[in-house]
Amino acid sequence: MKRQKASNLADLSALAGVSISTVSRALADNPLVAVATRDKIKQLAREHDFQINVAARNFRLQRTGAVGVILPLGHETEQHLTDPFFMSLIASLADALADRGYDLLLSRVIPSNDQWLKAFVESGKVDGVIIVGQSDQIDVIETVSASYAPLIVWGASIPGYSQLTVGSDNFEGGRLAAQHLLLQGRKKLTFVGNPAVPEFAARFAGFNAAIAQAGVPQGAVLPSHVTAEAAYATVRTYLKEDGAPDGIVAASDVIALNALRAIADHGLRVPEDVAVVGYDDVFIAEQTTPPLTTIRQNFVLGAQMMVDLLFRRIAGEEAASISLQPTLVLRASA
Amino acid sequence: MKRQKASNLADLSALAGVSISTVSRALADNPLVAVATRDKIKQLAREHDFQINVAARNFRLQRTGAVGVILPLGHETEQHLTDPFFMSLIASLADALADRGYDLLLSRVIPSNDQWLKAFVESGKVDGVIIVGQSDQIDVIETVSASYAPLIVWGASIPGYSQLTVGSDNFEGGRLAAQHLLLQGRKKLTFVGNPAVPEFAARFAGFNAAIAQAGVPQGAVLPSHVTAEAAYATVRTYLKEDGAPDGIVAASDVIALNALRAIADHGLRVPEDVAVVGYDDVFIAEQTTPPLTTIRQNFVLGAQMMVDLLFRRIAGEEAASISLQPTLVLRASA
DNA sequence: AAAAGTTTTGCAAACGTTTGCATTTGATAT
DNA sequence: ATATCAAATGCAAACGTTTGCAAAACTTTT
Repeated sequence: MKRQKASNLADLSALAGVSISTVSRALADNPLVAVATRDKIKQLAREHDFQINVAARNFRLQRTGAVGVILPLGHETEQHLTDPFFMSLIASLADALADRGYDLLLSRVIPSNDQWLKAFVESGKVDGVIIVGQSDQIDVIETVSASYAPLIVWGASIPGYSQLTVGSDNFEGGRLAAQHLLLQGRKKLTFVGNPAVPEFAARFAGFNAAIAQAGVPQGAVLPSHVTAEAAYATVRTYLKEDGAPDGIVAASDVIALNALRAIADHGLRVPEDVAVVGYDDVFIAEQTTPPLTTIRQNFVLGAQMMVDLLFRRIAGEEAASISLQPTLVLRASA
Repeated sequence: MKRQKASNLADLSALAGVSISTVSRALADNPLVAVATRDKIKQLAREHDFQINVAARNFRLQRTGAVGVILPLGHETEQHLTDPFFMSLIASLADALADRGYDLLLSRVIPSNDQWLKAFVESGKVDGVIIVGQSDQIDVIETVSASYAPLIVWGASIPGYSQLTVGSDNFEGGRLAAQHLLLQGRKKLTFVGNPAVPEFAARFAGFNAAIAQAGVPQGAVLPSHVTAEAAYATVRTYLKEDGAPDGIVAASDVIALNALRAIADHGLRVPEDVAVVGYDDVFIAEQTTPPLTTIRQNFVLGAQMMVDLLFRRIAGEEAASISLQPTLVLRASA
């Protein structure tokens, strides 16, 4: 009876015999209310297990307490979802946001027109937006970001665009991968991945730069789609028709995984005949046969950086894009 | 000038020369307002690209427009996040919720005390909760679900518990996997997976049932942890010390993947020497070497069922737990 | 004992909607 | 012209908070 639940400040104020304002201030530990009163009210709140109405509070404060995380699925409708890298990034984002008392509002978008982002931003559902992967929506993002500050993008920082990005240095990553193979004396390299995707384009550029510097013949490119089946088939056909290279740089671990399988099915050995370097270092990379040498992206750090930047923007401060250094993880495949 | 943004109903009502109520009703297509007025207001809203304040609306309607999706990380702090199965389930949930105009609020919880779910539910941030995987929190969930209807759990329906669950029939899945191996004439089977996890316990039970029915010697169990490294090491040691079985049923594809690697490193062939059946049919299952024969869980359907059930509960209707039939997907590993 | 100052509390407005009810407007019947 | 009825619109309250400002309750100083 005495312990029935208090569901709002009014209930609690009646119980305590004080005004609603006092209760509100007491719970916020406002020194304006006497310590004795404060303690009494807090005690009462505990006894009647009072939980403040977050929606009402956020409404009054004109904020939402949530950050939208959007996965635009432009190029590859299927890819992003299942890619462990994105999952890990999202998990880390959830943690980083939770640390600041914010919630993560997950939204998948299959862009049908160029209004989707504008509509989302203006709906007032979130205090800020994090976009994971530019996909083919870089111009839409650019337009909105011109007038909406709290918007951070995971992806490539592209000259001429002012959107605030966090991403690993894809050029450097591609360079590292190719360099590693070249230092082993490999001479005929192939890049597998679709350069229409901005991130992949930069990786391919780095790959080319390393080759140019080493003075070996120019590398080939297999513009494979990201989906599993496509990558396998592309590599398989390539090996059959064009002969095997002695080194492959894959634009992602998922592609690399399929390259491994295609090479094995073609009757060649990894790394003896063909060395393979992946990209991302997703959790399955160390569980492939053989375990994958790959370029690691630090998603925990990346997520923290994005959230940092976002809150700086929400606070109205300036902030600049961040590029993280990728590292080479040595395993058995190269 | 004429095109400046209208940010609330008041702005719009001033522009239209009508009251706020009329604007509200017009935008909701309420037949109470004259068609001409309705059209005029809607036109105006478009011109000044008006976006209704969702937070205010939800507040007034005493709802939040969001459903919380919680991943409790009890047994295996690392596992859930990166498991492609969960990712796929979450993606499907996001879609199913979006279809109903709801948002998905993602929350990872590492249970520190038994109040976490109660606090979340009472915070008023969501209209309903979907819990993905019972982990070791089944009792906490049971307690809360007794007094909070809109709560659905992905996981095992366990006798004696009344929480509303959607899950695949894990017993049947385990039985199917073992049966498949037995029908090939395999006689010495091993189950790899920790039976302390409720889902895995049911799979193990099904595994045992198939063996009992076939009348072959009882199978062994390797209570491996779900993490990749642990599974590899466990299987590797087992092969060395106890000799190889001719068939392995893994509690998940991730475990199976590592079993494949351990068997290969031990110098045996899959499926000739040891056949391996996985569980889940995550997207990498068809990309392993050899591709994995596995028990498929239909997560798209599962997600839809969960959302259906949830909204039925939100509407105050009755609903019963659902068990989905798993199917055997034949590939090369068994 | 009154004045002045300080600490503590309460009143009421505001955030942007939706909606029950009252009111106005216009049409039709007397 | 007046009464009746239907259709269209507006008024005002409510959702549960936070907070500027006014008021009340004490304390200290004169």
